[in-house]
Amino acid sequence: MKLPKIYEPGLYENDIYALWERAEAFKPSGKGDPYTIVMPPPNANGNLHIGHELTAALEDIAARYHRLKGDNTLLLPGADHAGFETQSVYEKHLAKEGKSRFDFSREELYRQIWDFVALNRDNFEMQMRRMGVSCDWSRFTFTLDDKIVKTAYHTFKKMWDEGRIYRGERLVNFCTFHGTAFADIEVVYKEEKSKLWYLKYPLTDGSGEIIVATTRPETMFGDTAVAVHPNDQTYAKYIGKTVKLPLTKREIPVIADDFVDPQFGTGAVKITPAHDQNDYDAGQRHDLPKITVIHTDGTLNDEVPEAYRGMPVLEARERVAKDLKEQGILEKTEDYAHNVGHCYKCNTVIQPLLREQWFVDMQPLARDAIKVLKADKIKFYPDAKKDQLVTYLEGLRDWNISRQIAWGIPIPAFQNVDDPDDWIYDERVGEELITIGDKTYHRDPDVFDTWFSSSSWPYATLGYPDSDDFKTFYPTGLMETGGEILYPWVSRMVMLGLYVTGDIPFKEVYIHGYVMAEDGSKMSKSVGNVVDPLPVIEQYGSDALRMGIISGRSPAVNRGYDTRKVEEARNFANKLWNVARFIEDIVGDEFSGKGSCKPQTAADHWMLRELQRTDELISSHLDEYRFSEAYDVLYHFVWDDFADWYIEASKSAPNKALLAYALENILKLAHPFAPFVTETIWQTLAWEGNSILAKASWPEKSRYDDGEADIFNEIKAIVMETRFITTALRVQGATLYYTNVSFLTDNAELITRLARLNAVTEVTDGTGLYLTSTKYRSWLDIDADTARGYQKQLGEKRDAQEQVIKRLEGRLANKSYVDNAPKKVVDETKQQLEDAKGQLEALTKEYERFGTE
RNA sequence: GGGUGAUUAGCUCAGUUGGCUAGAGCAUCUCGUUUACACCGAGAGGGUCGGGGGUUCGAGUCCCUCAUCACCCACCA
Repeated sequence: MKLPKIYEPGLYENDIYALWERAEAFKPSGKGDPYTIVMPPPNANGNLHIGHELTAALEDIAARYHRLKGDNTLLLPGADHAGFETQSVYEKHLAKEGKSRFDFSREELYRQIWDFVALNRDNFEMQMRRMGVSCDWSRFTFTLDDKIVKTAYHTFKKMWDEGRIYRGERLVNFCTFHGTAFADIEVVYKEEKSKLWYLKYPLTDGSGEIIVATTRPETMFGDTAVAVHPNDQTYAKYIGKTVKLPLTKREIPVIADDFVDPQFGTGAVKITPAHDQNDYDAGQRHDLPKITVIHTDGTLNDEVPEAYRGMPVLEARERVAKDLKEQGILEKTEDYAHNVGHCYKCNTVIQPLLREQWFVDMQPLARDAIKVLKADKIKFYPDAKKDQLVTYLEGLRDWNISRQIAWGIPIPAFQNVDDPDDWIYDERVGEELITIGDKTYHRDPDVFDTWFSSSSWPYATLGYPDSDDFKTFYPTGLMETGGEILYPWVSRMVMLGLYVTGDIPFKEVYIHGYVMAEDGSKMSKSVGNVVDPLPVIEQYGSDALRMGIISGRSPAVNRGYDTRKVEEARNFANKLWNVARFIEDIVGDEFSGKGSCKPQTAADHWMLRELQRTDELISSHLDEYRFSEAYDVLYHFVWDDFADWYIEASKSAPNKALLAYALENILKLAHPFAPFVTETIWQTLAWEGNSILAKASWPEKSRYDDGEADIFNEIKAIVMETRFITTALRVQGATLYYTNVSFLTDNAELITRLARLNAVTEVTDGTGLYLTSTKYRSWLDIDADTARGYQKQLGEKRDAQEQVIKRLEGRLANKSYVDNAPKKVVDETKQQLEDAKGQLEALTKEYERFGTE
């Protein structure tokens, strides 16, 4: 079969993927050691972006590599319902039609979002295929699938029974726009310019006043104390007294608490337990009442004087300040910049509000997780992420797992309609009311935080607890993910994995960096600098995008998307294509098999040695997830060693069987990095019949003779020096003379061709320009006048060589170096010195032959 | 305020536990249509590895310090 000159990926990729699927190439083989990657499920609500390409590429390279190595490899795909994320996307969609979530019941909204997501799922699966992901589609899991919900319920029940879960009124981060609470980690703090208001709170007994500084005057209606530092002399006399709250005349105590900073503001602070975390904590310590004054929609409620009711927070703030000023309560205002929490999705200011929510007691879970992390049970790439995770776990607070949205897994808890403290666990979440005996229970309308259910992902997808998959593939091998979900997800998978299964969920964690825009800035839809992978795949090919995106990338380091890398990779795919074209042409269609694959020439031995070296390097890099380094090794072996030297050399003495052998092994080594083009080529190999590269096995060890391989390095040196000289002097068609070197006799034709010479001829005594890069005696027959033009280069080379010798001699003269450095290093230095001296001698002799300037 | 990472060629970045004359791709310059490939081949130029100090026989690599940048965590009213 004759291949076209240029590899056009678009002509083959879809057929190749279909071929793999038909052959069930991505199903675990059932043989070998298990190697599992449960893919982090992308959100099912939109298009995949270039970041998904990176993550898919890394996971797929690891999976294909392990599959070829003979491991029982499972790459398990999935999609995430992404609770709040998806609902807010859908709400934007509704807004375009002039609707909002309030137009529908929760059940109706859930159904609509389900359909909306279903539409996108086909799209998403198509994109994964275009990226060449070798996942087992038959095991595809959606985060709302039964087995995931069941596992979430199982976990919730277990925690419930063991008292790891409690329902409590706590301050939660509440978005008044979205109407839901968030975890701490979902709140984004931004610096905002504001004011500090100084308010006079008069003592009830008329003995004076205390001035408090606040950024939120509107919350004063919820104040239940004024706090000062216990050692602050200014206020010592007021502690235990009460002040009268302006506007409402409510009396509140003056308390002492050492969380107050005497240096800040006036050293006195108003305490609003229902609307500030620090105040809440202080309130707990002093047993203060908690008065909520802000409604979940962000307006003031009926706890405040009538004039302010229904007013949005910001408006109320201005109004309160104005009224206080008029009444002479406002001492002064100062400009002030501070950090304010915002909704990460809509940027609304987060209100700390008191809500009844389900909380998970994190202390014991975190403690167990820290234990396994510190014992290095899970290997992290890069390693530093492990310590960061430990630090995070050490400061972990209890986890609010309730969300007030429709799109999610309903919490299987019901409340006795007659007894608010009577909660029961029940999975009949399809019903709003259930009766048990003579009691009626009302379903908790909330759903789980997405991370609660997705933290069971590694074992829930495998069918915990009884399935064969779970028994075979758990704990999984690699968890490959981005740094942004190290805390919310990776940490929780470790904790819940340990808690539920008693074992770690994965043995290795690889954290990738982000793909930034080409200018290094963050990609974002609103800026419009997001790179869509599909057009890139259309233009350059899936392999090119894959290799281009992993090339030069280190774990956990953000780097810009670089078209040049993709072009480079496209060219590399084309190089592979043309290597195959050449070899298939030489080998011919009638070639029947590897047959007697014996190295004949020095080049053959050398190539096999490089191939073997490449195999070992790629393996050791990929074993440690150094994707970029592995790709780099492959690239340079194929291009520099194999194509530029071996193929060129083989034109003098083609070894058909060996060329076929080399091509086959190159395709195997390259397959994880360029699955499409390598499989496309494989399918054209007449001698391979109907086999499939994706199901093949990693190369066997190559055998070669070191001495023969060394000879080819000698040939290379002679060729390179000859090229350098003839280019510098612009001479063509020179002859290489040599005396009594058998390998030059054997390879005369080869050297003639590679170095563009007229001939390589044995003589008894040479004339012309003596070659200095080899210890074998050889000359280029360049006439003395022309050769003189080379004197300058010779001089430079001589000077450089003298420097090298000086440095090496200095090193060896240093007694502590010889004594302390490893013997291997010292021996190397000695050998280098010897070589350098030999070269210097030749250079000097040659240089002086031209006389002094 | 605390933490992490980065700073290496014109650009984007490698450089695995300290050990050859610090590398790659792209860009630049000079040649070249040699029947696998111009998405090509041959050759060349280009870096005192952010500044300073230290440890060591030896530092791009380890330590201290300064500078600049990025990100993460906490959030004092």
